Amino acid sequence: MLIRHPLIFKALQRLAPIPPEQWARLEGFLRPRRLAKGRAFIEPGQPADEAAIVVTGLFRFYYTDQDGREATKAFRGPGEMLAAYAELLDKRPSRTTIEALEDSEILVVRYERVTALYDDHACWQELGRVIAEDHYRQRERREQELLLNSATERYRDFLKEKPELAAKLPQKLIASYLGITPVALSRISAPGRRKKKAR
Amino acid sequence: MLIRHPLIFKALQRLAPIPPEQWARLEGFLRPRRLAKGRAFIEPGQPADEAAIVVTGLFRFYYTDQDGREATKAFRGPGEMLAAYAELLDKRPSRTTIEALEDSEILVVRYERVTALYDDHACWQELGRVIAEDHYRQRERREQELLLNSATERYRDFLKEKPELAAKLPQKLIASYLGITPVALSRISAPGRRKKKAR
DNA sequence: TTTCGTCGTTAACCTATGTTAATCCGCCAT
DNA sequence: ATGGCGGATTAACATAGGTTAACGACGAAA
Repeated sequence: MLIRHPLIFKALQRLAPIPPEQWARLEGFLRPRRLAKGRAFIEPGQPADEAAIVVTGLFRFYYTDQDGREATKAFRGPGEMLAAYAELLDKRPSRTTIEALEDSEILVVRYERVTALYDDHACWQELGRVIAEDHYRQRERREQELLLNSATERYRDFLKEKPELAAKLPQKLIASYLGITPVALSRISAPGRRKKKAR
Repeated sequence: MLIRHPLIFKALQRLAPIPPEQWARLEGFLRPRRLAKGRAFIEPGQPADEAAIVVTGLFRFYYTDQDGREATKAFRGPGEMLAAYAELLDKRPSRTTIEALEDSEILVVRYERVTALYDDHACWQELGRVIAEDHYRQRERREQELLLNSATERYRDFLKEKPELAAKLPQKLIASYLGITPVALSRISAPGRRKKKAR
């Protein structure tokens, strides 16, 4: 049994036990793709029919509303999954942009290939379930942060939980992730001299 | 094959095809419970080891932070599921309160009963996956609302999407769901002479 | 009935964050 | 180097929403 992508195999293996012969089936569907910095894996309007695993690189997920305002949903790196997930499940066009922040390598699979596996072996149902549960936890956590914490608290938590990301991302992207403007983030993070508005 | 809860069976059936003989196994685990208005299905600190389906009634899910502030996560009614979902998955104590807003009837199952079914028949894996995906969609949608929309817009959307709920819930609970104070909601909703329009 | 508590509204004031704009700085391409 | 550009900072001002408090409407308990 040749396993061409042992790191990916191990990453999924931690989520659900995939028998090697089943893994071979998925692996046969994976297609490598390179995305230069600035290019998108998917953009609004495009059919959300692919998913991918990051091998190297870094990606940003974001919504854009009708007024052109952006809100960053997540950052994802090696071993993590790329997909406009809700739209993929709903078989609708993407409303999300997934953009490479660095030159990146990913392994792409058509989602229908994955759903086809569901009927073949329960391990795929399980993997699908665990992935969905994992996505759920991330969203719930973030919802709680947004509902209960101030921007200052959210920034502090971000620094604590993703120090590597915080170090290499430009402030404007961090601000977008926190749901505030770069100006507001600068007030929070900069050594800025708080002063009274004398009047 | 006796199906004691045809409505519940149908509700789940829409999510994933459960063979009747499999359904009988889950049904054997369901225990009816009544909760008077004001009582909680689960509260912070309690082990999150049960899930339930609402037969009649209405429930509110909310977080409470260390400062005692509440944030309402969701409302759920007949045919919908009750569980401190993330904590259930993580086998951790609840951080969520699920409170009956009316006298309610539910069918309770220990979560370990459900996970035990996962190994018996792939339909349960599928049901688990579809439920997780469903929960995911709800959270993602809400995250997007919170990141991109003002309180006024969120209120307008809530009225449009859940008019029945909006009609019977006290304003303070709607405010908590929107992530604002009752005072702020009153400014938005009251006949008070505000001539602002949503963005 | 009276009393009490909760809820919704309104007002006054406060604070966090948005908006716009100016400045500065580092970097890249000519 | 020179010029230009985008990102970060800072300032000045605008606005949404929070906080506190007063008040009236209502319903439950006495």
